[in-house]
Amino acid sequence: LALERRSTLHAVADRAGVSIASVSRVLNDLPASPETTARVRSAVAELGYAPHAAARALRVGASEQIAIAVADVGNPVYVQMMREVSEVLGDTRFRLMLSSTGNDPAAQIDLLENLNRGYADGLILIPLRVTGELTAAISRSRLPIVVIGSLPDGVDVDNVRADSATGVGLALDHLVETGRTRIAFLNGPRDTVPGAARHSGFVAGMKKRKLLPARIAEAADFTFDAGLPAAAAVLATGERPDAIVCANDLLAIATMKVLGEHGLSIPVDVAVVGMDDSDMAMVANPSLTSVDLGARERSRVAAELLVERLADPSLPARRRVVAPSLFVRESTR
Amino acid sequence: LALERRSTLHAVADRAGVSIASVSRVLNDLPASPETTARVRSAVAELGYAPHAAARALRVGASEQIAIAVADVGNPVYVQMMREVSEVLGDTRFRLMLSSTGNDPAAQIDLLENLNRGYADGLILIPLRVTGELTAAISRSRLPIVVIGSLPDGVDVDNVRADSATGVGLALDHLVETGRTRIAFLNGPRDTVPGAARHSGFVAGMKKRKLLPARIAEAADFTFDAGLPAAAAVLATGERPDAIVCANDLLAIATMKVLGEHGLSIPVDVAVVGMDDSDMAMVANPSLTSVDLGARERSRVAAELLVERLADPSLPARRRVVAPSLFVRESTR
DNA sequence: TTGTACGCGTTATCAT
DNA sequence: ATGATAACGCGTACAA
Repeated sequence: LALERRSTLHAVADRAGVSIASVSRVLNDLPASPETTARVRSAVAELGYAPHAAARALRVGASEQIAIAVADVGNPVYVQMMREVSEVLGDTRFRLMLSSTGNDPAAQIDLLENLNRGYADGLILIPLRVTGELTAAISRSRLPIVVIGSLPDGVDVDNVRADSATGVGLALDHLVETGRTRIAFLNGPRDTVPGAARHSGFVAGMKKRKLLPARIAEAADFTFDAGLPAAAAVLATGERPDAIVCANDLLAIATMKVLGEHGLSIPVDVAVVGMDDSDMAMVANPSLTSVDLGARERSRVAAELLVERLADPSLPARRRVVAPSLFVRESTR
Repeated sequence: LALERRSTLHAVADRAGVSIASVSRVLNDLPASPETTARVRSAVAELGYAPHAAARALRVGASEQIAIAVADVGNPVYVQMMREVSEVLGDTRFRLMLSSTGNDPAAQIDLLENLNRGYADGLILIPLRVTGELTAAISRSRLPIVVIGSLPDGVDVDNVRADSATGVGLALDHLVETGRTRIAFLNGPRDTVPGAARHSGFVAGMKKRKLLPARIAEAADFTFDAGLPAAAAVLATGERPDAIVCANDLLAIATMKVLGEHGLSIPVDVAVVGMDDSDMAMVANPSLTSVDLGARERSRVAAELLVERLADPSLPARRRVVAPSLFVRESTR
């Protein structure tokens, strides 16, 4: 437990018999004679010196940290996204800071205000609900933000979004091709970003294919627990659907559970499609056909956009749309 | 996109007509007259001032950040743990930095060296494999570390561990009570911290209960994909077990999948028990009986230990053992 | 090529 | 109670 102090530029300079400026230059790959370079390098190695992050941040005006704000650290799709971002940043000088804001929009705004403190150079924001106050806070922000998820027009910020309509369309085409006609939709809350997009995607997709929705239900949340009663509601009344499209994988797995309790077989009696293609889809039994709305790619692109902007702040605001794809598994075969 | 600069103490001081020292005092709740306090507070509000994190960190010698290093951001049990830590830290002045080190022990050591840079005040480390080099790096570290998971004796560091033996015992007692006698064990790699602990827990537990293990198999990894062939191996030869204890939930779910493919019914033909009690256990179909080895509590305790130590570095190294519990669900009923 | 010296924005010490 | 000022450790403009 020896509390030896960190070594500083001065210590290295003394040891190498040069000035701190020379040490700094060597470390930052600025011109220096081979002689000094060598002396400095060995002094650095002997002392185990590493520049102090705060001092460096203060001097260069950048923290070399990127913050990511997600609604729920527990949701598998956010987990995928964090993993992806963390991988992209691994190749850069940036470190990743995690801010779990919960569902609370106030907490997200709070976070935005706090970024003024300079502990991050940029933010990847994945809001569940987009309020006027949030977009206002985004516009007001001094530092670069990339928002993952749809935004109202006119918010001048880098943005990466999914194409839910096309994604739902992939699911519908697949279901129709495999002979399903009475297709129900189990959504999450419609006042959320994904809830709104997936709802309108479903409605438009059904209309385009001249199908009549068997039923549309809305779970209170994008969770397994909330999915159970909502799935039961889908089955409670009217003609039984022969397929149920669910707004995420957790809802789909809840649906499969409820179908099982009703003695219905998947996919023979009812086909089930999830969205997000999270780990749960592969792991489910039967394995779950799922629309991959590009969560991994969206987060990867978001991280790249942010790193680019930090290198060149003059870039105009960009918008990227990531194409969906469908992974067909046992639940619809 | 107005690039207005951050406001500083000086700006606030000018606006309030006082010195920067007074502003600092007001902000840090040091004695100041009501008059100055008021002037400063309103200036702060008008300018939207917030102290610069790096400057503060440089001056006070602390970053107010805590790093967490996990082997795989994707594993649901680590996700649980991050969520828990992030919640504990939410009530403190500390922010959370995420370092996904992968399985690579070298990367973890790298991380430890890099903490010298002062971008974190403490570390929560959850190593999958503990090598001599890792424990050496831990002992060498200048800043406080809390390790989650078992460690060799003599590493003088705060440590929170599970009680795998007791946990496995809970599962065995439950299986025996419900009439199972031919109990197999599907482990992950035995050269990992959890793999070693769970193996010896199983062997000791079986012996104590005078049971003969039906079979012990070892998956190449704690993942669903690695679980599939390993579960098949358990069923391939010898008398069929009537219960399979799995070293985590992902392996258990893989086992259930394979059992289904063999036309075996759960729990009638074979009972299945998982470990970690992750979200997947509730969500599985049939829902999975799982040994909760206290992942949530371990991470909560770890975060609290670290915060305590940062408040009082003179504390002796502490060791906490978190008690397991069993959640009985459909897979063994 | 190298060294000296300043400033980044805070907090804390010391006078007043 | 308040203000001037010194440090924290680094990067760099400037001088040599």
